[in-house]
Amino acid sequence: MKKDYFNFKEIDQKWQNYWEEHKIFQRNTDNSKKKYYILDMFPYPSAEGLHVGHPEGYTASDIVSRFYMMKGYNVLHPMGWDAFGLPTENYAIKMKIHPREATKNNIDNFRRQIKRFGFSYDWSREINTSDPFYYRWTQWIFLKLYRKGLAYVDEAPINFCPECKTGLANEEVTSGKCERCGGAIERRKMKQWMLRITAYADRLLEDLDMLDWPEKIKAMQKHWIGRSEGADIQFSIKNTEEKITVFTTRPDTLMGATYMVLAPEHPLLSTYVEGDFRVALDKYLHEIASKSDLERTELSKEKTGLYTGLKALHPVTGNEIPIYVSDYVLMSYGTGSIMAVPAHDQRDFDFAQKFDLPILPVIKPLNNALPNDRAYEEEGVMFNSGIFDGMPSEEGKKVVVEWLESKGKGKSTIQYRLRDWVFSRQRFWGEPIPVIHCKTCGIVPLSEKDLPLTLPEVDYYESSGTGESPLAVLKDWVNVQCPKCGEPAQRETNTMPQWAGSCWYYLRYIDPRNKDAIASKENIEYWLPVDLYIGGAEHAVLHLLYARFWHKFLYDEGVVNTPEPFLKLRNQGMVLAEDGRKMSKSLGNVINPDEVLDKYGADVVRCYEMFMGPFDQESLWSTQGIEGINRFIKKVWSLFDSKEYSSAEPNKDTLRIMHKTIRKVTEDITHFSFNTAISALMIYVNHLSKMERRSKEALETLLLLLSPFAPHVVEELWNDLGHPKSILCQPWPAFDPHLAKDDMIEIPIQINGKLRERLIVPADIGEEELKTLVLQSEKIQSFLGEQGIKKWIIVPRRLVNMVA
RNA sequence: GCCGGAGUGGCGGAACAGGUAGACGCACGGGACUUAAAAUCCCGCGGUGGCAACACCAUAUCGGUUCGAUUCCGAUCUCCGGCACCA
Repeated sequence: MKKDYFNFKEIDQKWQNYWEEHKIFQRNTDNSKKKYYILDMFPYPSAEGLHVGHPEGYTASDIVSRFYMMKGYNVLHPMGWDAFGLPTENYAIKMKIHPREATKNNIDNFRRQIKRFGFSYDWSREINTSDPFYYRWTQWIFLKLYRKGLAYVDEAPINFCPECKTGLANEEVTSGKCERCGGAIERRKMKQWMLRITAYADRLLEDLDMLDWPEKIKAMQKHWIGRSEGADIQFSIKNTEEKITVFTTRPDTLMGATYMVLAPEHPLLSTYVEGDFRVALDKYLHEIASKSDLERTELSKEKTGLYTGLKALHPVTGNEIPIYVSDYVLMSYGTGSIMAVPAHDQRDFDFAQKFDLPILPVIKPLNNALPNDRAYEEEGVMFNSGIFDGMPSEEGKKVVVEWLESKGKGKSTIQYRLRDWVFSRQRFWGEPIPVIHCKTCGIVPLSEKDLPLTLPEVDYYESSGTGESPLAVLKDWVNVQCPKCGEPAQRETNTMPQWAGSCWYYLRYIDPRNKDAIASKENIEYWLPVDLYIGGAEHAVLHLLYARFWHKFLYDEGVVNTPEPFLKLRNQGMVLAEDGRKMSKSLGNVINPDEVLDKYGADVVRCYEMFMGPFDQESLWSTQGIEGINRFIKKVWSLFDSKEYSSAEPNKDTLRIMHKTIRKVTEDITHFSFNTAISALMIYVNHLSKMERRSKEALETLLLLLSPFAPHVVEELWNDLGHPKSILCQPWPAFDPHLAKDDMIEIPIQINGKLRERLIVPADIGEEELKTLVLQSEKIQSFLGEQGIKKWIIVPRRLVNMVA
């Protein structure tokens, strides 16, 4: 057998066909085998095609999948398309085609590109979130949420992106800018579908503890949920029956409350503010409304607001304190109103200074003096606080609340930073929300048998940009009879956000063609939860939070059997361009996967993606670096070139390196250190390439270890060695610690921690023997000179250090 | 501002229950093969000094703990990511 050229195009195709024909990656529920569910975050198929960053995660998941297959697991490894979404819709409008057509083209291109890598996906389970057969179940979940009161309509100011012409969720806004297009966000008061994710805030927080996720992601979710313990305190408004409830985390500072502030949207304002105050208030509200969120953020240093003419009564002293309005108080957090304690809260301090309000300190530091140019926000001892004087502030928090509770003026509570999820989008290319609005019956949900509610047929359309959904103008579709009373009624014209379909897709993969249920009980029992989930960190508080919310809801509904969807999560780092910047069309530094595949073949690209650097860190693409991997694969190929194999056992050296490599590669795959696994394989290959006659066993072991990384070349060489069946049917090689042990080892000899000599000694040398050898060394003698040795430090097998 | 993470050769990066710093690869230099080139193979490759053996310096900076620190502790600087009036 002699092969002197390496035709990767032929080989890639040959083995991809082989795997497909033999259904190597198709899975069935098999209770006799342990399952392992490995999931990639499915891609959004954009018109640009695959990015060179996508295959990094996919290659890693593929390596782990093949590894677990060889370890004897029943591995589920599916792929599909997150196919609804704005960019495709905008692209379709531009091209004057239907988004469905654009989506289909994009998917076909993505699938073609992904398939070129030879990933071990079970393509028989492919799903597409924009397929009515799929989104029927997205709508089904929505109706369940609605029935439980977790989906509701609310009219509130929300984030609106004029560029994308739609409302957004909080999670989609970064520093006042649209997460997708980068444009400035406006606030618009709109009727919106909301999902009550806040009802799950505590569980979403607590259950993070049971997950093997990067700490960074967990921290981001914790912070996003933002649990704060504190108290609700009631202040009555003078000359009315009305009470204002405030939330505070510092009830110990209650006695320092010298005024109150209401959010501009606070409902009490329109009822009680009168006369000139009312005129000024309306003017202020108008000013705020014209400001974008971004402007409000930028101007945050300068506080604005005004006095309402109203006074509140302090719940302890009964003193009158003025009530102000300011946009530094947010209607969407807590109760939309605060007690202002300028001495102990910097924001209140800034406001008090600007409006010349009294600043009354009630907490003093233990040692230092109180600052007078800023608020003192730390703990201390209460003073100026009547009956509470002398109490440490930590204790005061409890005692003040207890006192208030006994008078019926307050109670301890918990607030979350998390807001309910703005769930409707004023766009066409999304799941229709399956409800009907009737004048007499109100909101009427569709019945389950009427699902899926499909999008209307149109050739193409223009987006109105008024903030109204494009569906609203399609009268034939919108106007229906109320299912309850039969009177004329209208369909809901908003659609669901892109996140809806991705909230539960992992669940559909396990039973994707089921017509009667979201997935069969049997399949749910066997396959859930996802054991390993791989994708980018950018979804930390978007997809990953939303999906956990839906999963917990489905758990409560008895649909799924686990409290969490994704047990283990690993994030891949971004692949940057050679110049260290993000790859982008405008910079002209994008590496096209098709081009590198044409030039090097799947195995080289796969290995290079893994070799670039640690999986979870950013890495730079290098057109020279990939050449090194190309040489490596060629070198592997040439090991099988011409030389005769020996059927004898590998020699001792080879055996030792072989077993070290088995250990290293096995450990590194487990720990996601794919770069060092490849490095270990390189060392092994370098060793083998120096030998005249190579043992067949040593070569076979190499192929087994390399197979998850470079499956096409390996299958070809494995086949050439006379094995008719795929290497995936082989067990993963076993590591023997005895064979990996060195006979002789090099030991560094130090004097006072400085390296002076290296000795090669038997690995199992005794301490006394070692000391003798060390003292015999001329170099050591010359360094020691007249000095005696005060202390020996001997770390077996590692080093000798003498303190002189 | 607050919360994370990271600073190691010309470059990507190894090594951290504290124990030979720079594995592996790229680039570069020298050599072999070749009419020549490519490919391949061999040798060298942190810095300074030295013909050399070798010595000294070196893991962002400054300190500390230790026989011994890239690894642990404290302070500082820089970069990246997240949050951003959340009461």
